[in-house]
Amino acid sequence: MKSITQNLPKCKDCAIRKSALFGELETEYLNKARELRSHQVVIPAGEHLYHEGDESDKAFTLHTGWISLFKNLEDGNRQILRFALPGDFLCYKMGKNKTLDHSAIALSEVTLCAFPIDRFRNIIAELPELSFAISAMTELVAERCHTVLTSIASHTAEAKVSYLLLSLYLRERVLYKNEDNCVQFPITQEDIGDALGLTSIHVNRVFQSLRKQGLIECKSKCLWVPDSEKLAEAAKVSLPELKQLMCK
Amino acid sequence: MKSITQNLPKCKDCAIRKSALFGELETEYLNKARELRSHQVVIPAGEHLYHEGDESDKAFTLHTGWISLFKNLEDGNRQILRFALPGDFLCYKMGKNKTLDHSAIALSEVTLCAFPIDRFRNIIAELPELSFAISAMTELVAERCHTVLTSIASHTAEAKVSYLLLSLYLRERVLYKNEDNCVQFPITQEDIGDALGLTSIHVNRVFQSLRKQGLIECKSKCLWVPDSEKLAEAAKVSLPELKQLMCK
DNA sequence: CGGGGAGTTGAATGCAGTCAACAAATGTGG
DNA sequence: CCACATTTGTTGACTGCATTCAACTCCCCG
Repeated sequence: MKSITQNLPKCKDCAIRKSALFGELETEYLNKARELRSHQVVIPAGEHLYHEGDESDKAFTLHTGWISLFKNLEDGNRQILRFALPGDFLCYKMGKNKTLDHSAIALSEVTLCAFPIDRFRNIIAELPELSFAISAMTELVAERCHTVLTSIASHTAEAKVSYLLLSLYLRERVLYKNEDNCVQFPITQEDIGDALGLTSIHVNRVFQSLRKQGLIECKSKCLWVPDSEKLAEAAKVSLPELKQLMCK
Repeated sequence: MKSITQNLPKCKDCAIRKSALFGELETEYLNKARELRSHQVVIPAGEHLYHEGDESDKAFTLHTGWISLFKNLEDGNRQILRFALPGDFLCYKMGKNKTLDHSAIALSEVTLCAFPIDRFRNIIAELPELSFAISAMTELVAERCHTVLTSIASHTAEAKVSYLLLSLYLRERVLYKNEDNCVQFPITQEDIGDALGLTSIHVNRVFQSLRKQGLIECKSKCLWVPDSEKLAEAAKVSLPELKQLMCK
């Protein structure tokens, strides 16, 4: 883990700001809100950002790269709770209980902006809008969690995998606006299995079925969805609703 | 739905306050926070509190009874997201998007305290502690959701059912402190199936197995767990950790 | 070029779903 | 208070999706 404390980039110009916490704030509040940030952090792929059981003292906005949030299970397996993408707000805990209930590991090299949590107390007192902005982020995460829960609990493996792939694809797409090419996709089939409660072997079989149906193209950390509408159908969700949830 | 606007009971004396939002607040702030409440609502069993797609304009603290929060699926099924018990804080949406992503239905007769959401903006500006209290509630719900997701994704039906029963049992127990008797348990086996993504038929078979093992006794809307430790084992969770999460 | 992680394939097993029928409990109206 | 309707719970036989285990290939990286 490498820390950057000097010459931090301006939030105003940040390419991902509109997807992030400060995107919820009017620009007039940005100067004040930026006082929250203490430094930036760079982590190589495979390294932990934090561990289950740690006390949270900093919150983060993910700037580049992907992070997996997961719990370790007693049987040695792990359950991935979600994948964090640029703009995601992590590790904010304002309640008295600061113990983290999950771990976070970098799936690719990531950079994050770090905000010491105790600064939030003072800044929210001066800038209540920040509290509303945080609520907006939290509500979005909760709603996404609801749809994941629904997909995992009540659909077949093919629908679950389709759902996860399409969600991540749409989110990447809106971040980088590359209309024609495939998107970066730094996760393995085993990661997908750990997120959905499937074995990597079965995920592999589903992948082949989806490829055969022409619903996805996926190789060497790249994903391409020729027809989102068709994949949404396989995922048993309405594409417009999913877009609203993922491209917010 | 019946509204009560006169002679509302005092928050200070409320039996469930310590489990609820205002339990997070020091008593010195209670008078101000109580200005939030506009009225109480009484709903008979089987009636909706709100529907998916509604715009949220009020938040609620559940005072008595159980509520099921769920999404309707395209195939006619429904996915129960969670069961709300007394003390739970519902329907708070501070972000710009006020559209509710799920419905809520009373499982027994319920009473709730209603708080118009626009009042939160002003009161949080004067009382930032309220914002921290709301965060604490939200974080708890998120952590519970993580464990549910984990249970549903990676355990067998017996473990899932055990997990759900034990969680609800512990929560009821801490609310009413009745050491010896069974707790109120106003949900059907079909509800449990809808919450866990199982058929009610299979839930029934699991119930019989759990009964045969002496892990639960359950009849006529009552649940009794002779040995929480053993049920926790069947649920594949650590009892102390679950207690911390459910009895907070 | 060699090693290790990731992906692929096949056969056998088992958990949970489906369908159909019935029993028990609960609620309602006469 | 009883008769009936509806909901909830129970049982058995059969089916099918996903797991398990084992072997193997491909690709990337050092």
